[in-house]
Amino acid sequence: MLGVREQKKQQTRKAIIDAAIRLFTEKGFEQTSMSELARAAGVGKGTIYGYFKAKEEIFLAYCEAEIEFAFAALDRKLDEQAPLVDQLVAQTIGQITFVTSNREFGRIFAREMVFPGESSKLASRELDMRYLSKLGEVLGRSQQLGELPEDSDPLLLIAHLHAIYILVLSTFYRDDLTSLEDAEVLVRLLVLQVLYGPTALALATAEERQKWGNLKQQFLEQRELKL
Amino acid sequence: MLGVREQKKQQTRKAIIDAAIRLFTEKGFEQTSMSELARAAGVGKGTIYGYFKAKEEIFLAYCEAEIEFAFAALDRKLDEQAPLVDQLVAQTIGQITFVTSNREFGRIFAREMVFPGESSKLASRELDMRYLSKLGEVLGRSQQLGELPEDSDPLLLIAHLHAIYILVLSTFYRDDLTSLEDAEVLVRLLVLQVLYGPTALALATAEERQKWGNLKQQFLEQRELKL
DNA sequence: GGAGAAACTCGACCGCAGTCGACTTTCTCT
DNA sequence: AGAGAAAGTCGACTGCGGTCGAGTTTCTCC
Repeated sequence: MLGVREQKKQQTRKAIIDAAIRLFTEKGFEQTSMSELARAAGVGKGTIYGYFKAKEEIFLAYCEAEIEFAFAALDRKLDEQAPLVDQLVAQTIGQITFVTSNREFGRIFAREMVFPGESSKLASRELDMRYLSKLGEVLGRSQQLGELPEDSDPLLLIAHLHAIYILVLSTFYRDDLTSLEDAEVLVRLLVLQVLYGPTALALATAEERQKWGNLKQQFLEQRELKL
Repeated sequence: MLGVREQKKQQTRKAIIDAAIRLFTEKGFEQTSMSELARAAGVGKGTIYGYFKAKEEIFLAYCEAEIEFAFAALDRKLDEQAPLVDQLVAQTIGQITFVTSNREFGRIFAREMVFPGESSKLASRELDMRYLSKLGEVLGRSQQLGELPEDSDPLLLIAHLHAIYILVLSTFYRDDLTSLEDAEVLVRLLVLQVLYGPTALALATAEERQKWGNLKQQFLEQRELKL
């Protein structure tokens, strides 16, 4: 049986998160002040800091709910019978779609997840466990089906995939990529190479190679760069 | 001949950056307030915002000087005769060394470069041009020497390398990696795979594979994860 | 039951980044 | 040269995230 104290604490915590979900969704993260949040949650401003170390930490708690939902939706769409590459691309693009669906949220989220501050380190680690284990599952299934080379290292593979995910996310915030369609082409080519080696470009369709050619040119022109 | 106006502007700009270099180096970024900076530069606080959109932008200007220096030092150390993999690893690790040499600076820098805000987008693009063209050079030389497969795409390769760089940087800020030595092992394995396919692990030394095994175990234990 | 300790709550308060409009300097054009 | 426009300067001011210590509630133990 929970004491009065513990009960109230959970209640308060929930009130804060609920208020955060409402306000962040309504007005955005930056536009919601801690005083407002406190008022909406029916507590004093200082109280919030007994539950969260910083505003960013509330944001990550807020994200947990959203991510739970998004991942569940993604799971439903993911076809376990599809070729490995397709599954990995779908998962990656799905996440990118979700994260970038709100530009401001996505940037804060990405920053906290990829380069967390001392205060959000733990929360960020918790959050990406879900992601890691998801990739692990997909790869595990695939390994059993013999789709993966025997001698490849699953964790290194996950590292590559994670690296690709972060990179493509970054290209969005740097305006190097602007459409999800373009992102998918890039992700697919990179994943293909990671799975099957640098010559795996040949496995891509002509259309994909064509699109990549355009992307490439656009990128180089924008930077007045040559290779 | 420059007018009085333009002359003063450049003077003021220099004064601000000089003050920033001094103060940021002395006391750190967060610990330096804009008022202090203004006082040190001998201008009003508002004036600074006529030259820089935000504090972060001053930071990136500050970084430009530091990076110039660091890259030059790296260039001198880089052995153009060494095998491609070694050069790429050296370049990547060199950058990581530099960026993480001050934890706080590195985090802010990484955040602004990888997921720039609207105000620092341009500055960040400018900064990584140097990096991109550096990689381009190394790859170009190597391609001429025939070290690279004919049919691989240089820009895709750069994307992979950049992805690896960001990933490993991220692992530092997430406490998954703590020493540069570990980082080097990870970078080397990932680069090997990117250049020569997933089976390229065989090209690593026994010692490297051993170290990777330890890293792997440590990582999985920390997260109570299995693959 | 009650007293003292421990945990929790609160909003006034702090220093901050960034804004604004009154003021000064420089440019431009006759 | 000088007047009016344009550009640049300034620090008081705003609202922010986060702290703090006084006050309140809950727990603990006799």
